[in-house]
Amino acid sequence: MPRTVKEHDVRKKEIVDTAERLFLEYGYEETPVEMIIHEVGIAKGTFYHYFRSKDDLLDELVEQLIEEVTGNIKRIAEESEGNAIERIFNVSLYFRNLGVRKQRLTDYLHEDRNVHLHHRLEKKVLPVMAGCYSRLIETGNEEGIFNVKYPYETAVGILGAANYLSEEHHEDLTRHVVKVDIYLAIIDLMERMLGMKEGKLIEFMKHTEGRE
Amino acid sequence: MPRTVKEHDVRKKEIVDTAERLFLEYGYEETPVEMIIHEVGIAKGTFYHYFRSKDDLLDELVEQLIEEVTGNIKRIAEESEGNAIERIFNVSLYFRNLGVRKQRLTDYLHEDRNVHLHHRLEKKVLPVMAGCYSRLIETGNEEGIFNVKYPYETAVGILGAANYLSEEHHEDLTRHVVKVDIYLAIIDLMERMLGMKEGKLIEFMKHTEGRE
Amino acid sequence: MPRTVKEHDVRKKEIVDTAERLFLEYGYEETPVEMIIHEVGIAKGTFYHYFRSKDDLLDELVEQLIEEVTGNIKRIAEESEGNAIERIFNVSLYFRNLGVRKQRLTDYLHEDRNVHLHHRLEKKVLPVMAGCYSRLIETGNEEGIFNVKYPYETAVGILGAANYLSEEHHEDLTRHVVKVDIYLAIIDLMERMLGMKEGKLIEFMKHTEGRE
Amino acid sequence: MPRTVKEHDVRKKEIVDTAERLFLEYGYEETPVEMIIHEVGIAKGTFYHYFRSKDDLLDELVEQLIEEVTGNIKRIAEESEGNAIERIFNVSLYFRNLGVRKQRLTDYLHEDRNVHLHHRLEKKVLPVMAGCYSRLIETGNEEGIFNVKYPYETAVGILGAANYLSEEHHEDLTRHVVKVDIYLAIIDLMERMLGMKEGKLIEFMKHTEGRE
DNA sequence: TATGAATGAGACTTCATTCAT
DNA sequence: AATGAATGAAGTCTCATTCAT
Repeated sequence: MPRTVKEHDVRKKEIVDTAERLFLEYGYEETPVEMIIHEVGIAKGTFYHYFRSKDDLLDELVEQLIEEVTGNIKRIAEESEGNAIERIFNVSLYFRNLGVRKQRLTDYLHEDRNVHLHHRLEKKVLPVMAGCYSRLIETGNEEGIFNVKYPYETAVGILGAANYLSEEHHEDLTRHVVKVDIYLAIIDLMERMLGMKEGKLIEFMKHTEGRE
Repeated sequence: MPRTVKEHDVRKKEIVDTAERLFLEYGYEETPVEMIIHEVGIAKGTFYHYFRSKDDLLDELVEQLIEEVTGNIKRIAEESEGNAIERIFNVSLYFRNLGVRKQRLTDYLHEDRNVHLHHRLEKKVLPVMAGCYSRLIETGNEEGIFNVKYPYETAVGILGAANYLSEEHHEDLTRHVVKVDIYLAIIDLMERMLGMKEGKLIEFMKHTEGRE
Repeated sequence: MPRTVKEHDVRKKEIVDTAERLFLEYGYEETPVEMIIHEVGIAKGTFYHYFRSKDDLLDELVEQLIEEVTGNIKRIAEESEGNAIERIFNVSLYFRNLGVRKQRLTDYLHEDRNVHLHHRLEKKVLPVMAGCYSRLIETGNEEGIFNVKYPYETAVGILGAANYLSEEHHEDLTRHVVKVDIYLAIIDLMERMLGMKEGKLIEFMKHTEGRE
Repeated sequence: MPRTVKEHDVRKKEIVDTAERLFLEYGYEETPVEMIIHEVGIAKGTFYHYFRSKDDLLDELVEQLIEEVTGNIKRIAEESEGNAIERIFNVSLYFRNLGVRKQRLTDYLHEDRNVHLHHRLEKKVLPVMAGCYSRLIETGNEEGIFNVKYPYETAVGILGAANYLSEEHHEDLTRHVVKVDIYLAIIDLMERMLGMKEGKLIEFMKHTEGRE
């Protein structure tokens, strides 16, 4: 009954943050609005003052994650040192290590209960990632290290190949089967798609391996 | 109130088929069990005789689709004539043209409301497709037309690249933006991933273009 | 957003009047505060400057109606010409013809949605009416036209009998059933309660009939 | 989460009974549906399976009370021994002593928070009571103890007079003011309305006084 | 097997009221 | 005084699932 009044954005962020935590812990469908508001300490009506629906909250959450992530991606792509290879590597590295609650975001998203989040996030992040990769590929073309005909499409292709391989990877882990080191495979495929000389990328990777 | 008794499998198929139609039209979440049973003309309880849950029905539906699809895929991969390229092409073609209710299944699956179906289907079909592609790649390697280091991973990579590009394509279509012909891009990328000589695949495709 | 400042009582009356109109049209419960303020053209907060609660507004409204009505009742009871019968008749007449929005207030109050208003109004008006009647009855006793043992109680009894008969009347009208002319019945009962000679009151009424 | 299945009418009565208890304790408006279901031990959805709305529940409750009460009233009116006076007396007595939770129902209903219940109950019980009284009055007319011109209207009038006097009485009690013994007044008024000889009814009452 | 009313979970809506500006 | 976004209370609806018959 005691009323706590907070600034719009503060309270909103509070709700979104709590939802993020709970969605990742229990999954979107398995997290009742009831649970969120209880955790935040607000009433039903308050929730629906800020969000049209539970689904709308997911949108906002995705939006917030996107904002946070895409900003970094772009910055890394544009500001990090080195040639195109190095920059793509840095972006990938950032993305792969992106974590929530001590676990990699990408691992989280591959869990079945997070389809909703995964799907929406992917839909929004993909164009940004693809844009970055595309520009870097063009740079690489100019630098003479890459030889790519369709930069944007190749960017999308690389992301698709890498993601599917990661997903397969997750499946394998779930089934406790591990085949080839998928990172080697991804590198091999990138090399091919980027039109690099064979072994060039692997060589580069070995240099930076320690940094991870 | 009149009670219709049917053979178990007949009735089950009837439910699954109706569900398929409704899920694709309205989406999984937006199709109440109520709607399905009303359409089929059975009672609530009857539904739960056949399926443990609505989710279970989705599983069965996916299973049924899988059975139908993977059988064909394997057959096409193994029995169709020609070299590895031709066979991969045939499999892809079959998959791409797979339709429901006068529309391509793949188009359907990319609609937002079908995340559930998409996710589960992909998870099950991918290994089968990848297996086929993988074997064909090995054949191609042996035939000397391909030069692939990690056949299975490359198979997954090709599927990922192709799917992401299709999805991007769908998004573009939704936004009424059309860029490069993605089919050309996909072919270019496959050529590279399969380690073929540049232009070799495109050349081949042109020959068979009319058949589609 | 433009801010209109008005004198306290003017604004207050404006709100009460609007509320009266809306309460009678939609009923107390079915009239959101939102509706009232929208109609008046003020903000939520402003409403709560003038009234502690929606319920408080109802009180004020009742108070205002009471003030308006009881003043007239007392005046008619005390100042109107003629003997006790005539005066009671005049008071009743005034009350019965009291109208809101072209309809009799008493008719309005008998509608289901106006329980709140009815109840509170009755509770406040009854003592005033009973007081008037009671004094008039005593006068009549002195004048020798009435012969009443418990003036105040008889006053209340007359009001009760008359009201219940009117309510029954309303119900009958709703069900499109009309039985005996209730006015004749009310007059008969008053005659008895007031200890008049049979037919005396009816006779009197006939004289003044035209005035109504 | 454990499910308790009960027969429709059993469960329904359970809800209505609980509601009756709570409504009378806290008042209709001050009893949330939440409270009712918590007390009964059922879920929201279950409640709305049985009742279209909280208001609908009130209707059912009234219906149930009516059924219970009107049956008795009619029986007493028709089966109890003695002449018309005695019977009317018995009905009144039954009604006046009708209790809920150790308190007289009529006292309960006069509490402000029970307007809803009061209003609806009165609306439904009145016709029944009036019907009984009306028939008894006709009997009394025939027996020569009464001399009533409009039996039904007089019945309604008696009920109105008696109720208003009781209400006034309640108000007085609340304000700790006690005036004339209202029972004497009511008897006096009934005597007059029923066209009895003065003092006849009081005399009769004195005989039966002890029985109460 | 078939039925559908009964049940529980939870999304969503409406609305009175408060409070920082 | 005036404003209206913010808040909490509570009503209602939709839907998956269970169970007695």
